[in-house]
Amino acid sequence: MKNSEIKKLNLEGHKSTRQRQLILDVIRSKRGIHMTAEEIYNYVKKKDEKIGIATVYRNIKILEEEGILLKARFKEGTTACYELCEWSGSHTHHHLVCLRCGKVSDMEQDLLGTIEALVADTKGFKTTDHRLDFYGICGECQKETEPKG
Amino acid sequence: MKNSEIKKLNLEGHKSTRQRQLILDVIRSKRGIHMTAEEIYNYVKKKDEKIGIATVYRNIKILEEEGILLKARFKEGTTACYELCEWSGSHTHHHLVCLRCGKVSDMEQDLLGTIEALVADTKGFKTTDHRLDFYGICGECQKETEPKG
DNA sequence: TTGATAATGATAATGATTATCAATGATAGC
DNA sequence: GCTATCATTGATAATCATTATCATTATCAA
Repeated sequence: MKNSEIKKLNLEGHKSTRQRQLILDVIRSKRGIHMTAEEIYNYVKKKDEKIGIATVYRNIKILEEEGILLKARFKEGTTACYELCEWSGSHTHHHLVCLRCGKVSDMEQDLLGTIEALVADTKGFKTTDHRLDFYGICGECQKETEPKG
Repeated sequence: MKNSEIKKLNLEGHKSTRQRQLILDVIRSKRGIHMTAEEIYNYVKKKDEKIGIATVYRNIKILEEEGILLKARFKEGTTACYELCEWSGSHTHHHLVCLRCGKVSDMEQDLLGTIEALVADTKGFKTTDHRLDFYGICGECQKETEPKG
């Protein structure tokens, strides 16, 4: 991670504002953690009491469009989560959603190459993108032998 | 399909109402088609001008809980879609979402057995459920050589 | 420094879904 | 068949995450 290189925000066609920088700082400092817009808002607020939630939403959207943030919604009816897009350029990674503790981790590899070929063969469907989430119990939670204390 | 058997709605702990029956009739008559709550509402309205959309939402929820309907949302920011759950008991089928015509078809087989094993091995994550959607161009749309007319 | 214009913060609007509540309908027991 | 009970309905208000609006402020190239 060339820290000097990513330290400064410089998006094509977007001005560099204090608020935008703060939002990106929070997201970077929470590497590997999936946050809702409101959670990001609360973290940023610690650095800038005056920031508005609309600004957070606006910047999240821009960062998403720029491929810096990845959006995901893990359960129906819940709020969208965001994470730093570590594998920039490739959207092909998967989520492991723990149903006990709620933690969401990532499976970096793309596992669907052969399956997409099968879909093409049997259905004539030409896949250009996909979404794959796994729901289950994460390693940590499995260690707790008593499911509910 | 034992039509006589499924013709009559008889849900455990739920009364059989005209509205509920009409909603289920619509869903059954649109086998293989994914509909939003509002689309279902509009179809049912043709048979019962007085029905309210809240009734549709309420019954969709019940049918979903009973495993008769399957809910899916295919793109961020879009409305939830419902389909008749043909493979009752097994939630393990996948969606093929055409990015050109918007049609959503199903891939009946569960393709993830070995992948889940890999997830368990590399991440120690015990999968109990999953969700897999493919986005791309369906067979019909591929036949149209000119992408945009 | 200045002018053009993008970004901000406050807040209203949106839109899908849920909750509320009085009126109605279904059904078991008589 | 009648009635009492209680789920269901329809109308509509409420909710809640997200967007749009708009006057004000900040950024940045010239």
